Amino acid sequence: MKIATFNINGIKARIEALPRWLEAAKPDVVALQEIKSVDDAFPREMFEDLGWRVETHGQKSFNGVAILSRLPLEDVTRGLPGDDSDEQARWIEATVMGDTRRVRLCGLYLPNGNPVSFGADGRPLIEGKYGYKLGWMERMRARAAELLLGEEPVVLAGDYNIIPQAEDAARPEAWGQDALFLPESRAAFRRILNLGYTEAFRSRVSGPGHYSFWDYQAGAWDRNNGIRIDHLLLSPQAADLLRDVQIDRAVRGEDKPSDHVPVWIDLDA
DNA sequence: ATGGTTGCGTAGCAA
Repeated sequence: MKIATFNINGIKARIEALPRWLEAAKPDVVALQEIKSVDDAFPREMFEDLGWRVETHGQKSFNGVAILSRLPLEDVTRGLPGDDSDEQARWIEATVMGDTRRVRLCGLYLPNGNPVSFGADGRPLIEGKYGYKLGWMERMRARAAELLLGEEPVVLAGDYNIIPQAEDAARPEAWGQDALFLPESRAAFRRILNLGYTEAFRSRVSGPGHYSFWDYQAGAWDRNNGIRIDHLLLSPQAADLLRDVQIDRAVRGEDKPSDHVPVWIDLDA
């Protein structure tokens, strides 16, 4: 079962590039982020005609997540539990019916968290957009812990807006004050990992130079000034099934690309 | 330090 995550930065803008990648990469399931569309405006029929099951959780102009699948989906839920007042569309879950195993897939678009304000002591103030990010991550931790109780394969796939380690940025010194790399952000990410999840990419690949996002600005792609912020976290039962993990780096160099590229795993399921 | 780009939607915010 090939499962991918891909922040497409707008479904309308990626109406050619996304089907092109789907045809070339042939994933079984894809978690999409930043569809930037309400459900009714998502080109559902176009993807259904190409053989995809389509589940969206959209929002006007911003955010929005979706799951495309060749395999049957069951028990689809939308929204991250823990705050009924949260109106941002950043979380969707579905059970993917593989040939041999069922996999619970969570597609997520974790808040960016910038800009960050700092106190006189130089520490970040936990308020505003940064407070929302850390609060959202605590809610995600609670849901991730709950999912482990089922002792089944679980995959948490998406744009985490977290640079886990310095080696995950071409220029880590440029990110010291940024919500994607602040110690508090990385600690919140580690708290999820420390529940017992495995970060798929780092379980197989070590060392610097592996990125999933290059800014549109200042020639970041041409300079390979990237960061690795798109991740797949695996429950122990999913980690046991891991066959392969890859970043589809070349997609960033194609026509009208997203600023992110797909990251995928292959599970024996 | 500044400016650099793209998307959505048609101004200005988000990233």
